[in-house]
Amino acid sequence: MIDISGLNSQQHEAVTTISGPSMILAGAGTGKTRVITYRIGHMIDQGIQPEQIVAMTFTNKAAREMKERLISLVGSHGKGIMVGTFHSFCIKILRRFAEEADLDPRFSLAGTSDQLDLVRRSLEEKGWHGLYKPDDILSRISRAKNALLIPETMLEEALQAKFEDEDLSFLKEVYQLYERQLKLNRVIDFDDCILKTALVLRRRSDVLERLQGEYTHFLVDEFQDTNFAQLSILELLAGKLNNICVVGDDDQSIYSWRGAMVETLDRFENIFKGTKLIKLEQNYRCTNVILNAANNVIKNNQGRKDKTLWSKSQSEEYITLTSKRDDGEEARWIAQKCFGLLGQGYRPKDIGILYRANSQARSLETALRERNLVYKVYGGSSFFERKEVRDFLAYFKLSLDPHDRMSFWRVINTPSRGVGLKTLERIEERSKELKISPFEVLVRNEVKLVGKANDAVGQFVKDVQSQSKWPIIHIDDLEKRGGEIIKAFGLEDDIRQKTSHEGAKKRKLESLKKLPEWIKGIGENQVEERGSLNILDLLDQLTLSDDKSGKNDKGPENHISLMTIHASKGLEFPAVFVCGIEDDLLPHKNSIDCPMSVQEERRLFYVAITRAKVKLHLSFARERFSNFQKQDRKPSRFLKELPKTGVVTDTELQSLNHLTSEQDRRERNAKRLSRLRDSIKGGFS
DNA sequence: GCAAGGCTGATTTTT
DNA sequence: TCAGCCTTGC
Ligand SMILES: Nc1ncnc2c1ncn2[C@@H]1O[C@H](COP(=O)(O)OP(=O)(O)OP(=O)(O)O)[C@@H](O)[C@H]1O
Repeated sequence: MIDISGLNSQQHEAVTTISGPSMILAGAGTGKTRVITYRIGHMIDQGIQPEQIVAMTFTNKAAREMKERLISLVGSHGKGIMVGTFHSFCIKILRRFAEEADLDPRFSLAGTSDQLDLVRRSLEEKGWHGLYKPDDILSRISRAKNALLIPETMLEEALQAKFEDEDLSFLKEVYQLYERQLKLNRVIDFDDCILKTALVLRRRSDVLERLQGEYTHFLVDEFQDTNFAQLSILELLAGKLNNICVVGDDDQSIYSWRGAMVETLDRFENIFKGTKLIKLEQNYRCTNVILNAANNVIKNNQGRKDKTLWSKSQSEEYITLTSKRDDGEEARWIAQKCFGLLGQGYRPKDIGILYRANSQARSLETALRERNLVYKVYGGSSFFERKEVRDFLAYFKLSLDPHDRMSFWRVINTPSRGVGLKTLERIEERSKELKISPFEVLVRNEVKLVGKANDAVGQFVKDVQSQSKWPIIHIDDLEKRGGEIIKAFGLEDDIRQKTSHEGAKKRKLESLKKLPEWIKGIGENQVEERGSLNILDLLDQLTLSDDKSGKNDKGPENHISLMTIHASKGLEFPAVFVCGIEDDLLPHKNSIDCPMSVQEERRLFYVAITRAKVKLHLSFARERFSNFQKQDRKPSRFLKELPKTGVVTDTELQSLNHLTSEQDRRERNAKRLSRLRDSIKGGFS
């Protein structure tokens, strides 16, 4: 039996209400995630089988954390619970019911750069190439998919779905072309994981009924960030038994650009009749100083749901607000403070450094490295999206299945084999005519090549065939295949030849060399987790994974965490730095002119503040490198919304004058000095 | 018809 | 800084 005596009465009620629909609406740090975890534990105590339970989280990191907490709470049968993101849950369903979902069972998951390639190809088909920006098109298609719209019916359904676009009929056309490309290349994209699952559940009652029988209880964390397509899946799966519990906070809705809508919370109550609404009010995370600041900021938003939020935790610890000359200075200041915190007994993992945009990580990394501090950057440009890694993986996939078009087009002329645009067109034409894969076109010599190109392509075909001949059965085969690919296709020479910058060349060669071992490591993890090796799943995992580092380090992690505010949702740290709090960054320049978007940016600031348990350090720079130019920066408008008490302003900070009286400032400075002395004393003891 | 090298414009947030 | 795109030379 799990011990639920430590819960407060509202939490207790939420945990013990296990049948029927319930919605927990509560502010930051009130124990929403804790309620989910304990509720699952309680359900298992009540005899519900772990395999019947599905818990959705928003990020992979949150899923891992919840799984760990569950296992420590209920023991090893916690392993049977389906805890994951919507995407990972859905792709499992699609793999299992591929045929019912009208998918080739060997489909794979396209990463962001694959998606962009396919959009480019779609645009080229119509000669629209150059007229539109592929990433703009992609995000418009993505929004349509999140609203559960498909090209065939989107014009009629757009209005009802409250879907808006600057040019719907144009979007319909590119969306259709893009879908054709996906299908042709036998891939699905991120949004398809959700969309195709919703569609198969809608269209195939046999699939729906089977899943309804297997999964009887649903829990969703961060429900405010659920989009329409995801809500539909919940509606379908949980709609029969109505055992569903969602937790959320409208003030932490920060993913509207991914289709999350405020109305989702209200819609839930309409879909699941008789929803029990539970509110949690006590924050167990932050000191009252921090909570007061957070409340002061967020109260400037309009149309909020009514919530009370208080904390027992009294603190002498002030929030600090610091201004530095530029982003480098800001980063060095943060690194210095981190160093001091470690001296005071804080562990690296107690510290989180948060920012608006991934690009801000760079200067922070430099500064932390200078002080030899252990850190990890979460998110950011993915290791898998790097060219040399994508090339390698394409060869790898081609060796698993030579008819894989997506991979074929990617590598047929990498390294250069004398195959250019014209030859590619001829291959594609032939492939269409004969209804065979482009690789098969080459095998059958259906396209005449001459001289060097002929030799090189002949060798390519032979090499791919000889790799695809032997199956990958054991984990060691992964490494072996990887090594042989690099050798057979001359990937090292390709890098040596194409990279002019020496440093970059070295780095790329080194990461290439590590790839075979790396892919083996991922295979090992998979076998450890589920006892067997499945390569399709392994490739899915690679694309969905949030570990962009390309390292597979195991064991307890103890490092300073660097991440965007978006990625920090649901997490907490004893000490938090929020940096770059400037207009045009937070709120971001693309959002600053639209009041609704500014509100979302304010929620982002609110999320950032409420990640901190005890120490909160805010900072901004007066000058920053952006667009590869020095730019003058202004402190964020949100800083004026901080309370006058509890926030200490750095002496260097002149530009913000809401701290009025001179005496006030002297007092604060005295306090600050004494604390500084303490921290120095601590730092070197 | 192909490959190499210069030019330009882009960095919001994630699965 | 870097990658995609376009021009030029072979
Ligand atoms: N009843 C309780 N007693 C002691 N500590 C608690 C209690 N409830 C929650 N906490 C602690 O409060 C902190 C915040 O909890 P949790 O992360 O579940 O909040 P949350 O509502 O999910 O936050 P967020 O809105 O930021 O996602 C955690 O450290 C948790 O252990």
